[in-house]
Amino acid sequence: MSKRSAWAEHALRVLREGGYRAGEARRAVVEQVAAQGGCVDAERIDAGLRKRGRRVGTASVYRALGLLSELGLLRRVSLGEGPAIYELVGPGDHHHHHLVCERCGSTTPFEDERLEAAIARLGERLPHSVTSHEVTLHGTCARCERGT
Amino acid sequence: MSKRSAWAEHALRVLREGGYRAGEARRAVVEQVAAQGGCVDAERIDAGLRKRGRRVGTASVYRALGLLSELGLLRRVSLGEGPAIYELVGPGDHHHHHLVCERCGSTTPFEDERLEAAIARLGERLPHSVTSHEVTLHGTCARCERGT
DNA sequence: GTTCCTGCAAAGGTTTTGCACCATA
DNA sequence: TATGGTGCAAAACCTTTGCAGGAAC
Repeated sequence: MSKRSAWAEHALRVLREGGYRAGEARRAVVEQVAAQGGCVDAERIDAGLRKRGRRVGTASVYRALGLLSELGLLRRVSLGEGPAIYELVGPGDHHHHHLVCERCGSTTPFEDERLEAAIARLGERLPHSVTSHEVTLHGTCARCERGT
Repeated sequence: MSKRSAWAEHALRVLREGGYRAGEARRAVVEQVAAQGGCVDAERIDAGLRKRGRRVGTASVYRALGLLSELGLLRRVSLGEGPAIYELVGPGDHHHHHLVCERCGSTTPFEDERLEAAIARLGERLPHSVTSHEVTLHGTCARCERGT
């Protein structure tokens, strides 16, 4: 079973266990999100569904993404301006952050122990209670760096 | 001279040196941004100007903030959803990041050497060329933690 | 059969743009 | 006076909401 369809099954299970029905639109969005993988946004999901001939109302796409996010199946990431971007969260996924390519807009996940350690220590020293953090690196991705 | 009016003078100087005119609206926005300090957004600037009786078109506020940002006098920060937020950048300001309080929405700047070192090392190891980074900590600020 | 989900259309908030007029340098 | 700034209104963009009808359990 691919990692992506595994996410879809996981998501549908969590929905069912949460007492949510798997209606036409919701199911279609889950499958499309799984098919696209990585970082998705409402417009791309909508377009992807239309390309496949599945007519789903735009509002339903937003509602589904919002619900999946509430249930922890997606995580909203702040990578800059523009539409809201969500990332798939699977059962065994690692904590990580993102590199954003300024040229092509692609996002690449990475993880770094030293970075996490620095943030953890920092959190202890601050007068705030820190519950989560987000790190975004901006630059040029390897692919854009090579080609034009 | 206060730090804030120093920023306003600095900004007006950079504008002049860049060949930009100091029209009514532009000057008013610079002064209002300086008066509010910290993190500002278009709507607050607009409201602040209206409260002072300075009638400035909304479009001019957006245009001024955009220009100040281009000139490096403001920095756009990604602290979540909602309107675009800009932070004043003065001539002697240190590189720093932000804590965002989930309860009151306030933002607190902080700097940490170890964090910067970890990011610098990380950047060298990655196949990307990293030109900038952003770290946001989410939690509850000291003030909200104490009171209700 | 009841409840929830869905699609449509309308409205919401934020930001940009076109254009005629006016102020700055 | 030439250039660029400004305000207004309209549009663009992303997202949410109200509501009537239909599907899931």
